[in-house]
Amino acid sequence: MATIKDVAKLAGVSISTASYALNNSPKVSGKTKKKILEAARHLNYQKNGLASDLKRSSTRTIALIVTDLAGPFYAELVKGVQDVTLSKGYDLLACSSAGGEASTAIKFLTEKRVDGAIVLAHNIAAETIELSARPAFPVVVLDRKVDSDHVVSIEVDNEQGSYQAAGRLIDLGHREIAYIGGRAMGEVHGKRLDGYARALREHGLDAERRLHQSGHFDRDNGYRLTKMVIAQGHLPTAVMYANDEMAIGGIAAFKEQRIGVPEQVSVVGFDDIELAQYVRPALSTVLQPKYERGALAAHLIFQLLEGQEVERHYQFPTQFVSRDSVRALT
Amino acid sequence: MATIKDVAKLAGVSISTASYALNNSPKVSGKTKKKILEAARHLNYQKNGLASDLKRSSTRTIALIVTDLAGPFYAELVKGVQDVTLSKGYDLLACSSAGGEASTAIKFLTEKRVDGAIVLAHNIAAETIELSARPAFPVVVLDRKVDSDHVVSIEVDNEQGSYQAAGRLIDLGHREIAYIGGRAMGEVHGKRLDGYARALREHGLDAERRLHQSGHFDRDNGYRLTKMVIAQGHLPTAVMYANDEMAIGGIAAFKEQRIGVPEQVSVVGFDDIELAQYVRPALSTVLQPKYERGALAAHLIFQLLEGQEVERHYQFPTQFVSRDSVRALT
DNA sequence: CTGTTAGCGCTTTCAA
DNA sequence: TTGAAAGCGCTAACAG
Repeated sequence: MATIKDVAKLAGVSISTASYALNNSPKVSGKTKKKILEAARHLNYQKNGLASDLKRSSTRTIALIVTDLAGPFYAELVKGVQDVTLSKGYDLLACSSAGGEASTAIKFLTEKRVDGAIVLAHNIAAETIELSARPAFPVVVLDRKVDSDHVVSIEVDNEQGSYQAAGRLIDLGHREIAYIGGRAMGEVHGKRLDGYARALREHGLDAERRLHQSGHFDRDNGYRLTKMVIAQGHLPTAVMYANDEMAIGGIAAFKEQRIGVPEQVSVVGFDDIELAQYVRPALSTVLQPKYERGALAAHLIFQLLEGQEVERHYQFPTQFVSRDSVRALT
Repeated sequence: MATIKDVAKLAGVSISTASYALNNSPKVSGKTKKKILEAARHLNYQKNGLASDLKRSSTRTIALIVTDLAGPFYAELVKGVQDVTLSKGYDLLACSSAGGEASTAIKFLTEKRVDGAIVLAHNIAAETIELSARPAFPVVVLDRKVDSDHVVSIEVDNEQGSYQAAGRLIDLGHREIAYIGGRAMGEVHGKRLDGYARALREHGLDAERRLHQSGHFDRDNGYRLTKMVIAQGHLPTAVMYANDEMAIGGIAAFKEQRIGVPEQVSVVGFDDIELAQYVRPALSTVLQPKYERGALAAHLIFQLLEGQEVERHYQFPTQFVSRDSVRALT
C-alpha cells in the first residue's frame, strides 16, 4: 500500500511538501500540488489516519457508547448528539459495551482513540469511567451518576416521573397498583421504583406486596412476569412497568389471556419509546426529553474540550403522557 | 498524560520491557511485571491505541457504515454483524454516512482506521468504495452492487419480492393497484418497481398510470403522497408502497380521511420492519432476511481477510408476509 | 516555496 | 530475562 513517501518519490518532491500538498496547504505552489495529487491518484494513495492522528494527537472524533448497537436505543437522542457533533466538525462513532469490561467500548474509552465519549450504558464500571476521564478526554454519562472531576452526568428525574404516574393512577381511582420491573436495577430503575412507592405510601396504599421484580428489563420478561401476576389470581386494577418494553410485553400477556386493557387493567410504561404510540391500546407512559439530552451531552463535551467550567450534574424533568392504556375507575 | 516511557522510567526498566509486561508477555519475570504494572497504575497510564495499531498495522476493528446512526436501521441485521464480529475477537464500530463524501464514513473507509467495512448506505459513491477496497481492506456492501475485485455485494431479490406481492394482490381480486414510492431511487427501489410493473403487465393491467413517485422514502412522504392520491378522487383498491415506512405514513393518511384499511383499500409495504406488526391494521409486507444477511456480511469480511476466495455476489430470497392490511375482493 | 529532521507512542527484532 | 534501537506513516517546526 502506497504511503506518503511513495507519493513524494513519484512526484519528485520531499515528504513534507507532499504532506503539505495533500493537506491542501497554501504553502505549496499550484504546479507542485498538481503534480503531487496526480502521483497520489496514480498510486491510489490512501492516507493513514492513525499515523496522522497520532502525530497531531487529536482525533476530532467523539464516541457514543451504547449497551447494544442492535438497539433499542433512542434515535432521537442519537440525533441530538449527532447534530451537535457534526456542526462542530467532529466525527461521531458508535460502539457497544456488550461484553462489559472486555468490549469495544473499553477500547475507545481507555485507549485515546477518540477525543471524548458519551456513555449511554450501565454495564461499564464507574471506576473505568473515572479513570479515563481527563481534561483532554471529557466524558458525559447519561442516566447515571459518576462522580469525578471530568465527567458530567445528565439524568432524568425518574423518581418524580414515576411518582407522578402513580399519582395519576390514584387520582383516577386506582387503589391496587402493581409494579413490574427487572432485577439488579441500576440507579435509574431504583428511582422509578422509589417514586412509585412514595406515591402509594403517601396515599396509605400498600406497595410492598405488589412488587414483581426479576430478570431483564425487556419485552420478554415483561410478558413472563405479567403471566405470573395473572396466574396468581387476584388482578390489580393497574400495573406500572419499569419501562415501555416491559409494558409492551405485559400488554401482550394480557391480550393472550383475554384480559382487557384498559377495561380490566390499566397499564403504564416509562420512556415513551416510539412503539408506545403504535401498540394497541396506545401506551400511557412517562416521557423523557431525548433530543435535548443528546444535544446537551455533545455540547458539554465540547465545552469541556475547550476548557470551560460546566455544571457537573444535570437533571431533566419528565412528563406523563396519557394514552389509551389507562382508564378511570368510576 | 503518561506514556509507556514514563512507566518504564518509574519502574526502572527499559521501554521494551515495559511494553512486554503491559502486553502480558511471558518473557518478563513475575517480579518485574508486578513492578511495571504498579508503576502503570500509579501513573494512571493509558495506552495509546493509535500508536499501537500504527505499529502493528492492524486494528482488529470492522466498521459498519449506515446512512444515519439515528436510524431507522435493522437491529436484526446489526445483531448478525455484531455476533460474528465479536466471535472473531474483532471490534465493531458504527458510523454514519450522513453528509456523503464529507462524512465520518469516508474517514473510516479511506484512512485505514479499520480492517474492513460493511456498507449499508447508498449515499457513498461506488467509486469511493472501489478505490478503498483492497485485499487487506475488504468491504461488503448490502442492498447494492459494486463491481470490484475486493468488494462483495449482498442483495435481496427485490424484483421477485415485489412481483410476488403484486401477484398476491391480483390473486385476491385486485385490479387497480397503485404504487407509491420516492424519487431518485437506487437499484433497490428500481427493482421493487420493476417487480410490481412486471406482475401487472403479465396480467394485462395498467401500471404506468398508477405510479406516484417523488420525495423521500420516509413516513412523512408516504403520508403526503397518499393524501395526494386520495385527493385525486378515484381510489385504487390496493396500494403497494416502496417500503414499510412509507406504508405506515400511508395508513395514517387513510385513517385521517376515514378510509378503511383494508375495507376500502388494501396496503402492502416492503421490508418487514419491527413496527409493521404493531401498526393497526398490522401491515402486510415483504420480508427480507436480516440477521442472516448481517452475519453473512461479517463472515465474508473475515474470509476475505484470510485471503480466501469467495463469491462476489449473493442474493437472498424474499417472502410475502400476510397480515391485516390486505383483504380479498369478492 | 521546498527540504531536512525530529518526533507522536508504541512494538519487536536482535544482542547482550 | 532485559535493553537498545529501528521504524510504523505522518506532521510541523525550522532552515534554506
